[in-house]
Amino acid sequence: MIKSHINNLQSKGFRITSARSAIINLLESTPHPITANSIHKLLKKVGTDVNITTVYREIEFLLSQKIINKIQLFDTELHYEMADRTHHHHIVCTDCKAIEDLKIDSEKDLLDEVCSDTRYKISTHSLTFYGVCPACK
Amino acid sequence: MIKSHINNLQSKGFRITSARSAIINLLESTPHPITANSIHKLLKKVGTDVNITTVYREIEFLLSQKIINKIQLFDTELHYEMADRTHHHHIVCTDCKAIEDLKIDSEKDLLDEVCSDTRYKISTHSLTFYGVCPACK
DNA sequence: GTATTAATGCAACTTACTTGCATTATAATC
DNA sequence: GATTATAATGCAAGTAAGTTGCATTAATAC
Ligand SMILES: [Mn+2]
Ligand SMILES: [Mn+2]
Ligand SMILES: [Zn+2]
Ligand SMILES: [Zn+2]
Repeated sequence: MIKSHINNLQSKGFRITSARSAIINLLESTPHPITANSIHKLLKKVGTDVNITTVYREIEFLLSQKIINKIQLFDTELHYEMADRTHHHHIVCTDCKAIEDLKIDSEKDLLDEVCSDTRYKISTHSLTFYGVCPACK
Repeated sequence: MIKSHINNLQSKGFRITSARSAIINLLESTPHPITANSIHKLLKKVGTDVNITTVYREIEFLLSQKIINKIQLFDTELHYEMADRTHHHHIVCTDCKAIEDLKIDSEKDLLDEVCSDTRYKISTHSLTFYGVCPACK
């Protein structure tokens, strides 16, 4: 039996507030990265009307616990998604701004090439595609 | 004989100001993307003490003329580099913040895969590696 | 040299996010 | 269930990067 994030946090001694569980639930049920502002608005819709500062602070906390990942797109706002999903990247519609997950098979070759070509100790990478989605074409 | 950016802009009827030519010269001689703030400081050092607003406006102009590219790294500030360099990506040292160009041969396979896997009309992509550079290891 | 208007400087504004501090609420202990 | 310690919260103020309005300056055409 796998432990939920909430149970995990609780057993680590962190308090389970309504904001905390609502944000985790929201991100778990959202299949694409979302911004602090969207989190704030969506929480309000669900009846968890928490201050935007609390949203930012909770994001900081969930990042520190490695429960979520920060995603920098070609946008003014940062996006966040659950960290326990399998490694993937994103494709963004420049028209309707939709963000979709993207699994890339040939990625390994790329990483191998960069690792052998540079003298860097590579820790992460970011790969995002931009274009027009089927609906907007 | 190939026309310089300055000559090109002049023949298109744009004025050649000291800020304009200094920024083009600076970006041409900088082998990595730099921020508006760095441009501002470096211009001052060279004796072209222009207002930061002018730097931002000149960046807008050079972007609109497709003379420079905007680069979004995992950072609070945007970076810019000359657009006439051959297609490449970047590797960033998470320690000393150095940014280096990165040419990737296996990139074509990646693009082909994404093009055939998605129904998107892809226009651009962004690919950046993060790690520790040889000097910082 | 004069005229036209692109480019500039400065101040004020905006947006995304952060910080300080007084208050509230979670959860452990009694 | 009440008491307590302190994590989490709300609100106001602050910050940093970038933008905008407007009066002034300067590049180029004539
Ligand atoms: Mn995703
Ligand atoms: Mn480059
Ligand atoms: Zn779309
Ligand atoms: Zn380094």
